[in-house]
Amino acid sequence: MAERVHITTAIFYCNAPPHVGSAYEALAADAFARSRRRRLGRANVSFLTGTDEHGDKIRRAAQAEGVPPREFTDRTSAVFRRAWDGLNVAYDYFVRTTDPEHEKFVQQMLERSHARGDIYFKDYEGLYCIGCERFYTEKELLPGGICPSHNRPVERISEGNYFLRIDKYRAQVLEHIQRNPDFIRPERYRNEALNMLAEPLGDLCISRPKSRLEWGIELPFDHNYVTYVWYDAFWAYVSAPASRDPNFISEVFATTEHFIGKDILKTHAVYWPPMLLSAGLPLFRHLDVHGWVNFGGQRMSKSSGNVADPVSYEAAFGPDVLRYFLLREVVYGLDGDFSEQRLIERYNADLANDLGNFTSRVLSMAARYFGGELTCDPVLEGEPDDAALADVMSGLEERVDAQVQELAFNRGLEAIWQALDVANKYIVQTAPFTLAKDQAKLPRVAQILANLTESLRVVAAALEPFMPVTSRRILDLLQVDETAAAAPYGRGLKQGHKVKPATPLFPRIDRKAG
RNA sequence: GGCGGCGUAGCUCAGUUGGUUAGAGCACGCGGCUCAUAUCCGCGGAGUCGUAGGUUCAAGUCCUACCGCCGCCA
Repeated sequence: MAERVHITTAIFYCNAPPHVGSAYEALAADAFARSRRRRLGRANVSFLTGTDEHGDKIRRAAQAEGVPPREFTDRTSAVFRRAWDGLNVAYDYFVRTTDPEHEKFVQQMLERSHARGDIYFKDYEGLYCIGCERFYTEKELLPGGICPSHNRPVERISEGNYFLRIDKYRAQVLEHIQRNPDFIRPERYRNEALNMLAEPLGDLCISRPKSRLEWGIELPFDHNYVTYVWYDAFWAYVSAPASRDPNFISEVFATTEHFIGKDILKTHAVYWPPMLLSAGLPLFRHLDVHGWVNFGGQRMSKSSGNVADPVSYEAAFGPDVLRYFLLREVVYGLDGDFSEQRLIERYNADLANDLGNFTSRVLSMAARYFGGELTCDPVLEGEPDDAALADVMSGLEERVDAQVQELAFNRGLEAIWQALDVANKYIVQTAPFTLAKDQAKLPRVAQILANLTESLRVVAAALEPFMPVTSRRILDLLQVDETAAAAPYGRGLKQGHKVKPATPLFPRIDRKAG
């Protein structure tokens, strides 16, 4: 059977619009998905994202605007969808937890766990934070009964609720993590997860009484309750593909790559695996945990008013620029920093000077000396300069792909830029513009330009997962279709091929950050 | 309080299992080229590798303590 992979971002809670941090996760997952599609074929990769739309916070946000929750999330979910479309996040599934097929699926999973005896009813009294939508123990609270993340008092609530047996599966999950060293990566987060699982866990409250909250999925075995939003949301990773492909759960789900932020490590490492096991599903393949994207050195937050809107950067600097910046600058797994100043520096140094200018000089010479036509095939051996160029261009995409699979997006891009460096040096070394002054040397000039054009093709192809629009633009200038774009170095462009004249891809930005 | 991470050139960071004069990019200075988006290529300066000890023939790289920043758990 063909190798398959299922890739997910977190399901975004849509009570506020996406910021650069949520965009980063979508972009990293998208680059990963695109890279996998190039290797495994489009049909063997599914990439899922979406919005989390139930729960108290959504209900309250809707109430504040005087609209029904569904109307509210119709609008806010669409904002996410448009943002991802604008950033060229090529998802296969955009799941909304209010989709009927999702709701039905969640109820099926509840039935499965219920039938297995993993769900029980218990009267419960506890300290509840509305902001967090969860109960706290005394020890977790700040003095005076203050919620540590919302900095406001919790409420004492007494009610009966349904619980899922989490601790029952703790040993099994622990063992799985120990036996699969890269199950949670990077490793630092694996260690944290092992820590969390080292001691007995409380079971997970998975219901809310309708008397308190109606905005959720009704429990199939008790009409007086809805499902707790966290339980509901996890299944968004599975519901849509499982509804459409009967073999998804048995054959595909185990290949899942979950891209998540470090803030939800605990829920994904501790609660999600028991939920799966209890419902009779296998575990996913990897939990791929990333850090924060700060803004000018500060944590992005609504209260400090420094929330960067990803779509505005797309509009201001052009397609792919935010993608390039985040994937090049942020080390996956560590916190990164976003600033317009840095963005412009990267833009000028890497995109305008290295990539854009290289494209421009190659196509200009091709047009000037040969009317845009290749008059010979590129060569792998040739002269020492040619061989050095071929050496770095051959297998470039494979080297990049290997980095992407390790989530080292920055290193993948570095590898492409190393190839660009060699290509720029090659022009200086061989000086085709000097040789062209001598009629007798035109055949050598033709050879050099064939090699350079071919190099540009390989670079454009390798760039696709990170910068799909730019990749397409370069390939259009080269008049290359998808099939030719995928060919190894030396086997793509042929004698007689014609390319278009140069057009600037990334005009320099001569201003300071505003 | 427990566990863990980080602290290397002005900035952002690489530095495998300890081993020749500690590296890259950006920024800066000088030189070269002119195909190209004042771009490209070459050269250059600068770091007591957080502090203090220790192990070793040899430590940024291992051990201990301390300082600073951060995370997770309680």
